Amino acid sequence: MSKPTVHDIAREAGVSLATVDRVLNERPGVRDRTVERVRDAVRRLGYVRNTQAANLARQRRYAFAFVLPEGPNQFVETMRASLTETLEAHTTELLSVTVWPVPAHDPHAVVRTLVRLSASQVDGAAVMLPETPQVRDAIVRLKADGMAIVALASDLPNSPRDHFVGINSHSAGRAAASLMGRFIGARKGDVLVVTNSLQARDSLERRLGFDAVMAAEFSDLRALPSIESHNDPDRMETIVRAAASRNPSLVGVYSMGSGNAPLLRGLRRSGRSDELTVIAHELTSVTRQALVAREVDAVITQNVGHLVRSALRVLRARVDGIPIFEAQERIRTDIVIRENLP
Amino acid sequence: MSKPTVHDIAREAGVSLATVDRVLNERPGVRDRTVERVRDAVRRLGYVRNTQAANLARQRRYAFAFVLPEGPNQFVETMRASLTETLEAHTTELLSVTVWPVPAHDPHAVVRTLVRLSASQVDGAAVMLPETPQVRDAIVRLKADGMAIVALASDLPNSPRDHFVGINSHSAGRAAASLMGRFIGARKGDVLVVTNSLQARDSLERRLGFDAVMAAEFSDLRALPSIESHNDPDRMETIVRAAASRNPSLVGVYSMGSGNAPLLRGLRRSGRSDELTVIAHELTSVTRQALVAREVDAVITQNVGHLVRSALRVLRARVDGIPIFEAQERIRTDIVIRENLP
DNA sequence: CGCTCGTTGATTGACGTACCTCAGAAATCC
DNA sequence: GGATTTCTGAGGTACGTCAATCAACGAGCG
Repeated sequence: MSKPTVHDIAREAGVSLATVDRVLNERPGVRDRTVERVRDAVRRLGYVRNTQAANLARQRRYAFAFVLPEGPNQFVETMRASLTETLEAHTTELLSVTVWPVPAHDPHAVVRTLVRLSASQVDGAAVMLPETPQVRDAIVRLKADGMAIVALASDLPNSPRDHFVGINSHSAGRAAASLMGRFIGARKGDVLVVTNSLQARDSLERRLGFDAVMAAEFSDLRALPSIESHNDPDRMETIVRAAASRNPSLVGVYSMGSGNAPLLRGLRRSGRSDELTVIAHELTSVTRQALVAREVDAVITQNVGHLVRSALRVLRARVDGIPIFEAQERIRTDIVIRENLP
Repeated sequence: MSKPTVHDIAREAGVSLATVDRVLNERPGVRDRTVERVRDAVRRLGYVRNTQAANLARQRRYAFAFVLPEGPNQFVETMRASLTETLEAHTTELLSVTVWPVPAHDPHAVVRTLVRLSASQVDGAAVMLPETPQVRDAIVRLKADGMAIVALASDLPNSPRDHFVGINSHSAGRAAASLMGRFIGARKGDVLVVTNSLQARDSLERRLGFDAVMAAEFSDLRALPSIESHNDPDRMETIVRAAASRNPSLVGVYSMGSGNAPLLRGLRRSGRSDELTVIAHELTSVTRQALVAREVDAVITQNVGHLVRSALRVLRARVDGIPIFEAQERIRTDIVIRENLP
């Protein structure tokens, strides 16, 4: 009734423990025929390696790196906090994580960091970076070194990452559009769309999803061309304030990226905050307060704790060479309004 | 730099391994003063027991029971499926779970099941039941037997359960009301509120949350008195159809419980499906299809996979006597619309 | 004094796996 | 056929913990 062990495999295959061990751990020195015999026995008995015992025996410690954009960014801050909290709660699991801040907008600095990373003794990394050709090449090298790589929050679809942990930006944009349209209701008017930069692939994809739904379902609304603040808070505030003041037919604001604090300041200063439907991304202390204060109507987000835990689980699974449980690692696109604030 | 082990504790406390073991596992035969010495050493070194090694040594297998309402119920079906899937993915963890279906509406049958449960060799149970005095007493007995108990989806606030795994019904109701009000927009009218039974505490709490927000924020809408179908599909269909046909000022329908399939049939037959804003609870195959078909505008739900995994984690933590990681076990109130369907 | 009891130490054998060594068998080459 | 290489087996140690046994010590008791 109990689970088969390596001993059972050895007996079933008619070989010794040492041979079973060599086959299971893909060590050399076993004839092909014998390898097959052992593999057969494994299949017949339905043997699954006891990862706990294996890790105990091999004294495995997982060393992971989180490569995150540096600089003031509410979302990244939230993620760092969540990471710290998660690690504190799981001190028992032999897991050491270092955070590597990088100036994400500087491709050379990013690559330098990734090169340092490959030199360090790290088993895997979760990276949150825009995908440039340089980054892609660096990831290729890291993978070649045998490192496990997951893309965090922002995908690297053309790099050989093992997994993407995050939500689909396109459907996030669609959800934002749907709520925007429904919240605005029967009124006609313009919707201001703001972001830091359309270079970021997630902003771009959100915009595409947003436009698709707006065009298909809310023909009374006109989504204005994206305005980019280029990570400049003052610029963000000014742009938003001016747009809100000058355009009387403005009925909604869609904030696709970070910089929600200056955006909200701009809206407040314009004096039109109350009459506008505002939808933003990522639940941070800023957007949370704005929801409570009714300055933001809905936030499209992903649970940061889930993101961090999922990244860690996936990295561990890769290192252990075991499959991941898809259903658990699928990150949902969360809609947060005042009433379901976690 | 590596983690301290029992050996380190023994050395630090100046006692033998055997004594450390006795203290850690709270076995008798150690003087209070010595116990303190060992505890001190544990604190000083920051020792945490290696659960993996412990489980390996003690050959612990977790036997858990899920007590779920029997009978056709989309939500319970979804949960069973998710449970099966989770167990298959985690065959490696020595975990055996049995499902105990009960006729939830029959207090005596429920108690009989719980009594059988206490006789069986089960370490813990996740129960999804309405809280009656009999259930409360049965839970008291199970706890007294040393069983770990979590309330699943529907809380048992007056029973000594170890934990509640699920969302806050009150805020779920609030979220439903907020979306209802905003989706309906400027129009005035009535909102039909339907459930199986207001006896179920979650339906009741949802209603309270719903009414609170409706009254405070959407004074143009009138939430009608709850209509109960008492688990009768035909009744549900008839009620809804009649209400939709006869009340021309109806603008929305709020479904607080299960029975969404007959509800939707009733709406379809009334011919007014398109013009009504419909909000329901729990994402199942029925509500999912209805979202896609635009028959339902939003679903307030909890991720069933998360529910199941959380219940299992909490039960395991209770049995192991280790604290749970609150942040991970907090179940979010999910808002699902067509665009963010998982 | 001998006895029991409470407390502690010392030691051992699991649990399931990894990893190492050494010896010997089998296959391959010349 | 012998030498060499390639496989394979047997066995041990370790990982950190649990659980059990046996021995030993001292205090307290009658």
